[in-house]
Amino acid sequence: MKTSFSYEGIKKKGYKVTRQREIILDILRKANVHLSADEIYIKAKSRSPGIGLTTIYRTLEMLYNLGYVNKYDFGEGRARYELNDTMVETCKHHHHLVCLRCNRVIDYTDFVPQETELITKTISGISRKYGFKVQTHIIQFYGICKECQKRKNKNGRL
Amino acid sequence: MKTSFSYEGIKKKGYKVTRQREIILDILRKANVHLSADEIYIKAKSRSPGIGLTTIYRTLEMLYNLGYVNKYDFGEGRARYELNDTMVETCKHHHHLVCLRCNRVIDYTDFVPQETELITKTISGISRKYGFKVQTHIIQFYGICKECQKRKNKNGRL
DNA sequence: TTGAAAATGAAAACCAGTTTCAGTTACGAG
DNA sequence: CTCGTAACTGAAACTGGTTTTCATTTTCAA
Repeated sequence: MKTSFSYEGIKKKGYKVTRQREIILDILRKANVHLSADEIYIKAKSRSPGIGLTTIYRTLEMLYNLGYVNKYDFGEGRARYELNDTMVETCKHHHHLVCLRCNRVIDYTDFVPQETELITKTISGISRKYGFKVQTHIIQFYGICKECQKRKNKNGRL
Repeated sequence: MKTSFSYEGIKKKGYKVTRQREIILDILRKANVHLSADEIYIKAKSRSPGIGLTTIYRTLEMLYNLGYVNKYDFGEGRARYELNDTMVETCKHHHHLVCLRCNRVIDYTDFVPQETELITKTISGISRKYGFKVQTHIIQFYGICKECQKRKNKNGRL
């Protein structure tokens, strides 16, 4: 099953499986939104009050380096994380629409069939031309969401 | 010419054209790499020693809000900026290859002809489905660059 | 069981970016 | 041209996310 798989992966790399890491991984597994380190901290704290924020950061970094979590910057001044699709089957590959005004993030999953093909082609082109070994990619669209378009902002700028 | 165009755009929005803003805009115009606020500060300081870091941040934010500069996060914990292609004709639309090991950023400009078409199609789909008005987009590929692939890292991790 | 390597938590440090505020500047109205 | 005011500026203090340090605890292979 998936659970033991991830732990095995962690062990195999020489990392130890600790109670804290199990909790953090479980929180990520159950989350269906992008969590910040602090949000994970709050959730983890309710299960294991002694846990430290430092551990959250260290674990997230480890998981990121292992390729088990994706790390995003949506322009809020802090990172957000989610389990990679290789870890959770419910988490389908997706991209993001980021609202420049309210910072809301919409997951975008409606790919035209061409996309996968084009990305695959691009990745192999990148490998050939630059010798660059692509692990992941992100595509983010920045703009103004539906709600913010209605709302006029006061100073007329932006 | 381009120069007066940008200044006019700034004036038109109710912002003032100051010596500091001219310097910062000029630095961005001459840069052919993505600069951090601090790097811009150093360069600006050599031309106008009195300039403050605060002003750099404020100007970059203004230019970003006006859509004159692009703001990127390459996972270093600080933002990097570059003039938008609408401002400088030499700065062609491009994407990035970010090396997860050495943080090097390679500009990627070799688009397959399909790409523009696909992106356009996707943007109109996003607009239709989510009512989201796309202003810009970024596509970034993360992986290991040629040089880092040769270099084996000590602990065998990563 | 055990010992060494790895992981932990608390506190302090770090650092990019923001806010505050008093003084300065741009620039359009007159 | 000059004047008034809204916009801008720089210094310093502050904020808040993330990292480092270090003494203690835990994991797990031998």
